[in-house]
Amino acid sequence: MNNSDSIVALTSRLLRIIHKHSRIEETPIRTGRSAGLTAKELHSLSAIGQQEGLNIKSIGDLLGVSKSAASQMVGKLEGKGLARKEKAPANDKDVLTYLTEAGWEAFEAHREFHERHLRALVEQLEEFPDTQLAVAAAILAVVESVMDSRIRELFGD
Amino acid sequence: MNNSDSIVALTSRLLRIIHKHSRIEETPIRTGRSAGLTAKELHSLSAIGQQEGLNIKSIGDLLGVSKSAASQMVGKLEGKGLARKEKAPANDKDVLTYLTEAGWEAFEAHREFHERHLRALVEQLEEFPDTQLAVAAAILAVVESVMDSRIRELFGD
DNA sequence: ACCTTTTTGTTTAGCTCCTTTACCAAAAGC
DNA sequence: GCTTTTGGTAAAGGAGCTAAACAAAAAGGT
Repeated sequence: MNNSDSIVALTSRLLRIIHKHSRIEETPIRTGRSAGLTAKELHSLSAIGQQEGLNIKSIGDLLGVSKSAASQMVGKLEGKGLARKEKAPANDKDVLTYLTEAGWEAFEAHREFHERHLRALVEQLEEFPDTQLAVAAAILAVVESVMDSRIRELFGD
Repeated sequence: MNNSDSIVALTSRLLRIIHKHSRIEETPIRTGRSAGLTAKELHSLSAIGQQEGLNIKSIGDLLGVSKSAASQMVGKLEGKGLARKEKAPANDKDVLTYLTEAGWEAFEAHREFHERHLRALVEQLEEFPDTQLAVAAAILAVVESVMDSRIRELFGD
């Protein structure tokens, strides 16, 4: 009569996936032989590497933290020899962020870690026919839209 | 020829959902008129409420933190009048944790917040036929299994 | 029964990451 | 030209965690 069992199965599965992802992502044993980087450091490093030449403020926006937090974080990465700050050529105010050689090494190691993880997943997903994958994506799109409205509700419109 | 587009759509959708969930979950404006509780406090409170009478160590295990952190957290909740500690009747060592009346109020408010969130989602999902929901759940099951093996890889076997 | 080891809880010190506040300098807007 | 906005930094402090040190109770071996 109803599909509530399927819905419960789906949502609880999704919740477990979310929690397990946090657990994987937050584990400090992190990637790469290059150094003992915390998850946050690595995350910041990725933000810098993904789009070099952003100023401190933009890095903060990208990471969802204050400009102060971004400044501290970039300073820390600079202290570890992984990032580099440079005055913007166009003006005397902005400070642009880049990765050093060592920074790129860590970036690559991290990217590969994720890539490897993703590849295992992709291999499994290839077993499913395209139509089924599309259905799943459509359903997840609905999930995302519900979350979007919740976020809008929480952080002003 | 290949379904790699569908796979990319699916995985990136999933990643966005995970990140948005974190954002919702971690926002400190949290639920209930009862008090200004942080996400961690609420999370700990839920752990106590979900299975009253656990000792400090078990609460820590449930939350994935050290017994020290659990002790501090329960102490904090006790200080706010939300939790209560009691010596175990069976021995003189364990300290069992319970919620107070105020604690239950906060617990309920939080549960309702989640419930409301979930209800909005369920309403949307009811539009899909059962078979499609089952397909999505099966695909997510694969995702979870890949994560499980990653977790096993990270934290001993 | 006695001694050792394990288990449980607390406290303390210190770490990471964050925010808020204050402040300075550069840029942008009238 | 003066005011406001924007970008960066620094200081102070809070939340939450861990590790280490400690004490007391329980469990175990002999």
